[in-house]
Amino acid sequence: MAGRTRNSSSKRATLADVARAANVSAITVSRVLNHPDKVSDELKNRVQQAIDSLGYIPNQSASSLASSKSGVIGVCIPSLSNVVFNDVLRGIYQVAGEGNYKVLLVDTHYSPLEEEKMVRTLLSQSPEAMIITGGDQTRSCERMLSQANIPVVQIMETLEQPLDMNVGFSHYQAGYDVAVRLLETGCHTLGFIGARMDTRVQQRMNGFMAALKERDKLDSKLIVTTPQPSSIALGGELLRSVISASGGKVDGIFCCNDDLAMGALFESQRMNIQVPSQLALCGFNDFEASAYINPSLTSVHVPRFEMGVKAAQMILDQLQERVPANRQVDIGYEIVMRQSTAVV
Amino acid sequence: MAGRTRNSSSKRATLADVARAANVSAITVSRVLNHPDKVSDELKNRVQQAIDSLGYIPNQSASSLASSKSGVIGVCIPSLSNVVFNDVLRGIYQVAGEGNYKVLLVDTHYSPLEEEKMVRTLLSQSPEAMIITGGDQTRSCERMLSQANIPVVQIMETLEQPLDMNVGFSHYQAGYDVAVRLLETGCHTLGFIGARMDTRVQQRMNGFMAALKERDKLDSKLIVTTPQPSSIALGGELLRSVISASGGKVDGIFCCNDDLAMGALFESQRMNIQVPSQLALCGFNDFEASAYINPSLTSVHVPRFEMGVKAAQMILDQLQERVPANRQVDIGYEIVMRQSTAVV
DNA sequence: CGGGCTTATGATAGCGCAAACATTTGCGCT
DNA sequence: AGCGCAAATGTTTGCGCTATCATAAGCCCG
Repeated sequence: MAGRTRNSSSKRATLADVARAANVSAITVSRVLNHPDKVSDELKNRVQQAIDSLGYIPNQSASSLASSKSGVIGVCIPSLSNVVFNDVLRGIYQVAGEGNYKVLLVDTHYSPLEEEKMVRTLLSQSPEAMIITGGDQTRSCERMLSQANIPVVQIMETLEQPLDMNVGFSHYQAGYDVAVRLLETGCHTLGFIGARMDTRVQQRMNGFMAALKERDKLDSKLIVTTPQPSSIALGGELLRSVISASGGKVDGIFCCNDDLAMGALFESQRMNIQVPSQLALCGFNDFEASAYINPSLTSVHVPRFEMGVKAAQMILDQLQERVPANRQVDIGYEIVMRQSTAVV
Repeated sequence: MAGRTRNSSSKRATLADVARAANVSAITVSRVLNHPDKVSDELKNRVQQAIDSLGYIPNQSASSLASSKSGVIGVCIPSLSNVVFNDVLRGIYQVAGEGNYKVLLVDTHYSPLEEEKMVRTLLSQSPEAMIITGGDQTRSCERMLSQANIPVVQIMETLEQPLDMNVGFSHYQAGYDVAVRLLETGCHTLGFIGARMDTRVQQRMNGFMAALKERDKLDSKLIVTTPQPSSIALGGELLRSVISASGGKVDGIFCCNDDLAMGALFESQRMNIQVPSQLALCGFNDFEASAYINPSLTSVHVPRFEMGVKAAQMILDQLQERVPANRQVDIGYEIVMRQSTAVV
């Protein structure tokens, strides 16, 4: 292969080659592959033998062009490094695979402009459906998507006005609920640390702040954010910021995700701050490790895998003309109270 | 879109539509898109306007068919859930994106048979190159790959006989080195816990065992493995197995990855076993958390992102006829000694 | 000032496949 | 026997694009 001069003489076999070898017409070979029930067993065997002996592999480009069916589902996620999307992807891949769809995955790096570019790239592959993250598309991106005239599912958050279909949950409400729960456990001075600050993190923060404000407990000095990407290391840094901003008075922190929360937890240990007696910590996303570290981490559990599955299922339903029951699904979340927050 | 009856009247604009609107020939539009330097500025503008106003998006299937260039790189990884591949993928996506290649990603679930199926699927998309994990392909998969006559890079491990190109490192040697280092820190009774037991984990185990055997320190009762997928929870379970198999005598454990190692560490804490004074722990892969947990986790650091970058670069070199310097690259690894093992 | 350039544009053909329609075959039934 | 129909197979055409070759227009130079 590549290293040697490539063997360009023996080209890839085509339908016609197979047809010739099996002494049938090309369309019969096509039928053996795509509608095997419409071909007699005898021909099916002959054709299959020819396929095997020639090592024939269909040319999907030609097939797509002729049938206008690409078998591709385009997926846009904002980050390949964010583990959160792994589970969602697994769900999507599982259902897509079962339905014989391929997944074309792109990474938008949390940028609507890059997303627009990527959507254009995806659309040029004539996907039969698209899954995109969130509702923060550019105008021109929205236009492309609607002109494409294919099912589109926006995932990760519930949207007021979805482009088409939608699976997610309310990050605002989740943030709100976390504030309430932390107050219930006896916290008086609550802070928030957030990184990246994409729209969903902002909504969690907004919900959290709203709950505090309603109760006259909001001190915006204790809301510390940075556009940097999340990391455990950053969690430690932000913890220090909040503590110093509060003059050491903060006794509960909502971390916008479990990475930050773990970083904050580890840093607390180094600073000899007792969790939860001196400081309560709550994360978001509920990674596996959160349940096992000591103290275990209170977090907001989100059914990510199920979200991916659901999104893909809605698409398959749509593509197979089974109209899905719902065009918008709230997949929910659950605050899992663990040792990093006090028992009520 | 999907929900309403789809607007099938206004079909997607084609090259010909754009050509008509701009009053030029189709091929000129094609040139504006693919060889803009061969078109005068005036026509370029006219065509670009037509493209914009029609919202034209090229049909990649037609383009692939006509030019036999798909712009696709196929990538096979064994698991979407294993975080290890995230970093590799990031590297691949970064370089592929810069070279204007799309990535078609499939998950083989650690099964050579499924891999064969997936490779067939990928090849039907006429990828211009492939990146696959490891060297454990079926015969027929190897045949397909070599007939495809495209650059292929096998990643994650160094291979004796790569199909084409190869980027990785020796898992055997890494396992061997871990054993040596653990012995150097004063361990006497070493165990191994492993999950999934794919070929690379096996090689790490084999290297580890070989080093022990050479020194007459191998007790195979202390080698505990399971085909189940890795998890933190499983790490705890396997730790208990090794401890009981050793009658409590084991004083150092090599965990096949950091998930298991963390599980073992957390479980040790619960069992009131002091790490590292009573039990040394070493993981593999060096996740971010490993450096931050208390005690921090000794692990084997692998440049995964760089591996992905390198693999993609070798492919681009190949595709652009720049012959790459090396057809096989050992990307190396580094044992990072932390608090979960004793200081020498 | 005309032969031989390069540069800009166009006409034609065909990539490999499947949709649509056409043909053939076989069979049941009257 | 012959009609009607379904099942099995074939022929033709075109999907949207680019490679290839053809043409037209400018331009250099002796």
